[in-house]
Amino acid sequence: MATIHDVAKLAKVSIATVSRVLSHPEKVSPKTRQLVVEAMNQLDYRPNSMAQNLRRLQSNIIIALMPDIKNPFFSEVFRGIEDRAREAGFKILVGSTDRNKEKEKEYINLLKESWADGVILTTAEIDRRFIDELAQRRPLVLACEYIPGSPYPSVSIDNESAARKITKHLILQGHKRVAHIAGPSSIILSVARLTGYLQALHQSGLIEDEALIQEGDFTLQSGYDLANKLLSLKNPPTAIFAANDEMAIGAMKAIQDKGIRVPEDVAVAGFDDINVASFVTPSLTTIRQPRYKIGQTSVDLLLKVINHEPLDQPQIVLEDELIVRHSTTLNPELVM
Amino acid sequence: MATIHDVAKLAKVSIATVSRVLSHPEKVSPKTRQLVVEAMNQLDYRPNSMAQNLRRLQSNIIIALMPDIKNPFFSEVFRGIEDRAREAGFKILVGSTDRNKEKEKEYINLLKESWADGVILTTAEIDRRFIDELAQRRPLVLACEYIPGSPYPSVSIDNESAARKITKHLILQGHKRVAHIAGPSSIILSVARLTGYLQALHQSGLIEDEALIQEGDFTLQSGYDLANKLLSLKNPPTAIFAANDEMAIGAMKAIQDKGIRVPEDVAVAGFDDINVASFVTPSLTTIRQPRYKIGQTSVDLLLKVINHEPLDQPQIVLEDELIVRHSTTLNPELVM
DNA sequence: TTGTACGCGTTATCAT
DNA sequence: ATGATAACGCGTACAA
Repeated sequence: MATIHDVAKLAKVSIATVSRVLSHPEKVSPKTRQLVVEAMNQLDYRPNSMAQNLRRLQSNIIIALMPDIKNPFFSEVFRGIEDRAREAGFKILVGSTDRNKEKEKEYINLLKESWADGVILTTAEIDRRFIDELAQRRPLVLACEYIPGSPYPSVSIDNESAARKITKHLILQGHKRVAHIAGPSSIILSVARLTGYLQALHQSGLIEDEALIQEGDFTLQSGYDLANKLLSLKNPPTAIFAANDEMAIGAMKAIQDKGIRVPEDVAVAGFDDINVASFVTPSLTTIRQPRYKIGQTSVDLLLKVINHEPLDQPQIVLEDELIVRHSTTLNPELVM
Repeated sequence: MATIHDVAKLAKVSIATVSRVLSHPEKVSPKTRQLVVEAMNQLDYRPNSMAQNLRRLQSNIIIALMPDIKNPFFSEVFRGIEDRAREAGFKILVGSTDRNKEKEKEYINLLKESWADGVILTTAEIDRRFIDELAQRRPLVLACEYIPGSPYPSVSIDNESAARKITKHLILQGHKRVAHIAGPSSIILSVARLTGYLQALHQSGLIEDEALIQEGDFTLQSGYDLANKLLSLKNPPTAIFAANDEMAIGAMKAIQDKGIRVPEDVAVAGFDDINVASFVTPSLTTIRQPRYKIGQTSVDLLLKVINHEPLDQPQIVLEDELIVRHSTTLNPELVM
């Protein structure tokens, strides 16, 4: 691998000149510049980034932490992060934390080792110590989640109002007993969606029923299991709103396995609009989040913080959209 | 951020001793070691990894290249890669190439900049120039794909025999007209699966029908579109084998949208056994690949190459499994 | 415009 | 057992 010295020797100039050709070409006379460029090409020279990093004391790496990249929701957010970061000359290191304290600690250590220039966190727990510890060391941006009263920049939708919106859609279809399969209560956005659900009930004059609220873990299996639990209630729900699409798909499966029809007997709604949502049968009513854009925007925000640019709007809220499909209605006029 | 000098000063030793405490503790007397450790703790010192990298001329980074991490198949392979790499003290840089020449080139450049110690490639095109260019610079391992006659270490299943197996399963259910929705013909494993499909037909005395073979791109939508095309044939198939689960799910959707029943009228089989495969209705018959293990194993292999250890078996073939579910049969005895 | 020389924070060699 | 010092490859202040 050719170094800057090899290029300098071949072009018969000093290493300083070679370096300048790359960083400040205008400070080098066209003639020598030409010479140097030729030498670079001849040797296929690339500056060693490890040396650049050390010298500049920055790595051009962003760490993207998420609970699990296998989750299709996160993986699309991640693509937004990845693509925008690459455009800006940054590399992305992914970390799946599995919401595991040990692993989280490893990533904090990475920051202590000056490993990255910033962090994007795509989920947040009620327990904010982890976030605080990260933010204390490097610029941090929250994607997907907004923590009320928190100082950290964030990009998200309004989970509460979106949940309210989709719950009201179910109520408008005539449902009086609407169940909710929530996400883990330790996660902030789970709480926001649950809150939105409850608000919709109250605003519609319905009373909540403890038995109709179950806490899942965002997996297909938990949706399946909890729907079964709901269906075996003596007074089962006629509609189920799951806090994400995977739990909703699991719930639909449980319902159909029992020979019950969706949406005629039980309506099902999800959240996120993952790709497969429109390809299950019946297709799934859900809230569409601009996942890719959330990822992109969080990188934009983070880069501003890294470059000490002022943020005119630290907490960005993007638009969501209610997507009505066949899992909640047979009325073709409602379905997009 | 404290440096080695700060620690040395506080512990009243030289930086060499501090460094030794970390790398070769046995060469330092217990007494001074104790002193140094205390100073480290007091300053919360971590060696700067950029400096370590430069000095050691290695980055402890592995690049994992895949067409698109959004694909649930790759994302689980990726988790295997990520977890095993972390155990070994390596970090993972993900690159989604989208099979785009421009992006591929960027990653080659990363290697030229000494950015990574090795590369794991999770898909391979018939055009081997990209692979060759990568392998020329850094140790490379292929995950998911085996290139016949290639010198590169790889971890995969036997795609050909697996495709043969699942096609035969369909034929055993009495189907005479079995269609295949293939993956892009430029991808090696698509060809392998197509070959297996054809072999099964021939071995069963069935003749192939050009019209029953359609080329998709592994997306839900392409499965949907191509199934529609197959169904509108004057002599439509009674079974469809798609080269991955997503196309199979898209195909099922197309069939069901037409009011046709799966599996009674048309049977559908996929490939990969992604999570959602058992949660669609009817549940999807497919080939289970040990995705997570493929990822792990590819890291093991790569680390051996990086450390110049001999490989007793450069091309590793893992076991796959036929998972029969309700999309191909109503016989409860067959379904696991 | 170009070159010299120092420093970024480590690790490792060679003395002591 | 410990310390001084030379790299690792690059960027830049300063000198020429």
